[in-house]
Amino acid sequence: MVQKARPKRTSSSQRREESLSREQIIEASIELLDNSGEGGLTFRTLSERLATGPGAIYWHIANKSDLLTAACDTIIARTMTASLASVTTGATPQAAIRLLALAMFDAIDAHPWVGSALTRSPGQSPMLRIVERIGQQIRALGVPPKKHWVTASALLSYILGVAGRNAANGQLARTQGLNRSDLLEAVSTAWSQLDPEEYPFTRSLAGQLRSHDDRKDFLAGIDLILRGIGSPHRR
Amino acid sequence: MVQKARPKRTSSSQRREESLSREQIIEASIELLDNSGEGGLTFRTLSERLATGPGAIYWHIANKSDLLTAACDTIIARTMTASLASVTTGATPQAAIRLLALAMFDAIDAHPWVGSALTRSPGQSPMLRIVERIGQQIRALGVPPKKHWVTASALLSYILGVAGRNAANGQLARTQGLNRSDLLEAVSTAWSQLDPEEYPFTRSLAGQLRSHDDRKDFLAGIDLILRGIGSPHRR
DNA sequence: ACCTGAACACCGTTCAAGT
DNA sequence: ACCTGAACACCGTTCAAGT
Repeated sequence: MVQKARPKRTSSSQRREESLSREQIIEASIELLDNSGEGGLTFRTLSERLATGPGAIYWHIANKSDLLTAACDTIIARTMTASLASVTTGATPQAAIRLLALAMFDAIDAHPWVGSALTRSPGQSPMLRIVERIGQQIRALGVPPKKHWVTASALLSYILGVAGRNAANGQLARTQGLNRSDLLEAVSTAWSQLDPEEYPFTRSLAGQLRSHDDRKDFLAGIDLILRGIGSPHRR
Repeated sequence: MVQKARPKRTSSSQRREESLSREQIIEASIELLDNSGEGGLTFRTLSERLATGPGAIYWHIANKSDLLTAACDTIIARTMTASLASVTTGATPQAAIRLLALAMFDAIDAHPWVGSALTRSPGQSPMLRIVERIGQQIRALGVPPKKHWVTASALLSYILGVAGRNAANGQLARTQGLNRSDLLEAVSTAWSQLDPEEYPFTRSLAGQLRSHDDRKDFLAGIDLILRGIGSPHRR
């Protein structure tokens, strides 16, 4: 159980001098989400943290879904600008895409809730930021304009898929009180004990699962897609 | 608002003759999820549908997450056997993977909640079924054993990514009371009105977004990955 | 062994009333 | 204009009591 640290006001029961801001609310939400997962963000815990009532929050944000997208957008915006800075001039589009993808991976690794938040707000600002950045590199790759959307969409889906899986793994580990390698170990032994008749392949994968590196595998997938983009289409 | 059809017992307030079964519960859950989305599955609505009390359900299933995974597993199991039957003998592994992927796409299209349920139960039975089937084809493709996991993982992530996105789109459309093409139209016009300085690429994509075909694009992504698998690795 | 349904401890959200 | 906090309509889950 987590101790609830009641926020202490410096003085008495005065009214707050500076009014609550949307940014303040979002920042507090991110903190809550990072520290205690998706279940940790509640209008009650949040308002407690902000030393106000639940109703006050509704003056600044529409509802919980809005709050989640806003928090997600803040993280994505930061990630995009950071990854923009990391691309040196003269880098190939492939390299830029790899860096962008890695930045996304690391961001979601640090804030697992972003994974599911992204999926739950299609066509919203966070997604737009990512599409735009991916798209610019796809154009730079020389993909014919007619294929821009399909290509961007494929990369996006893959990234979101990994994001979602990572978020789920993280939450599973948290639920069971395990760290990443303990969880991997547990799943791996479970796989190695599967029925050889029914799950021959999955069984044989247990070893690779145990020792794999999520980040490396993620990048390998990106490379697979990049190679696919570069290869001639034969039917 | 949906009319709640109170289930009518044939006679009086007798005790139910045949006891509730796990399968019955799961089947009713699937129906509820299909008809009214993820929010439609509630222990109260479910027990009403089954003409029993909320507590009764807990005798057969552990909790809501268990129920959701079980419902998801039922759909995936059916999808896997159906797709197995659709692969003609002598088909290439590529063709088999395409068929498998399409079967998954259609299943998730018909049951959007499966998209998020899949993501939320990592390492569980539904995922295992998919991994196994993908894996067997990857082996047939002649991918070197050391790369089995990375390759299967990439395909899986992509499929789950699309699944999640589709589920989200479906739910968004449902929330706003729009059909698919109206939603597409709305998002597309929103994109075409984006700031050209900030979102040049996304803006240019509006047209393609409006007329695109989710299923085709999904398959194009699969083909991209398949081509990547078949291409030599150059660094 | 299985079911009943009230009760518990939560949620997100609203809204009259305050300043 | 912004905040307060009680109240509403829900949840998932538990559990004594029944059959």
